[in-house]
Amino acid sequence: MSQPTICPKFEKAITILSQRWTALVIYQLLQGKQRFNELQSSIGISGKVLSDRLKDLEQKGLVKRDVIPDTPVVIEYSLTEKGYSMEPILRTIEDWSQNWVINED
Amino acid sequence: MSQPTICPKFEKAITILSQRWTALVIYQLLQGKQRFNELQSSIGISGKVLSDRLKDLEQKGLVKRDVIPDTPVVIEYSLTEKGYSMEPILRTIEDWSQNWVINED
DNA sequence: TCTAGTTAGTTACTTTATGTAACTTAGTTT
DNA sequence: AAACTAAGTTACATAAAGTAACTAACTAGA
Repeated sequence: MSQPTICPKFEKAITILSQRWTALVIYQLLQGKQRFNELQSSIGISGKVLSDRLKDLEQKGLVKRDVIPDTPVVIEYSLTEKGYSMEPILRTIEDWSQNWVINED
Repeated sequence: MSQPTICPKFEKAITILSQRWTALVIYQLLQGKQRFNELQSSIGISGKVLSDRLKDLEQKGLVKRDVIPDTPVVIEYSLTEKGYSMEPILRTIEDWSQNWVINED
């Protein structure tokens, strides 16, 4: 007696998005390439978790890590095409938040 | 030197959605009202966490809990208007997953 | 040159969140 | 009475996040 199980592709998408910080990292990168410390301070995430997330997103093909051989070396993170393809999701969340989230500061 | 901080309403929306299981619970309830055990078995979540999530979503005004005084009592969970207002988000994720998630079973 | 500062992380340790499985309460079927 | 179902709860184990200090390689300042 199993209910029609949820689509595995959908579940996978949800798994990505419901990992803490992931959506915010992608959202920040929609603004363009950024460096580790920029992400860290704009999102307010610890170095450890940011490092984990970036590795994870890179491995999933959503984020690209570029080493720019300046001196000193600069490391830039940016979205891949797949990463950018999530923009509509983030925009829909943005819209929803404007209409339904109450400010309570 | 703080980057233009992320909109608090958006962050709040992300906080809701990036809590593990929350999006799946809402997604299931888009199909209509359901009982505790139905949700549990269709989502594959433990009773403890489902119970936590439902309380949380109720408190946030996304889910409604109705006690139907049959004998024995039946408890039905359903989305509020605010809950249903998240449908576009879930549909956008659904679309994305169909186009970008690879099946690897 | 010695000191302090920056970038991009990593490590060790603590706290919080989730998972597992057994238990409960009330009513129900056999 | 014995076993079952619904809707949870409890206690305990494991995993994920947070915190803060540390590192390596370079740089700017006194």
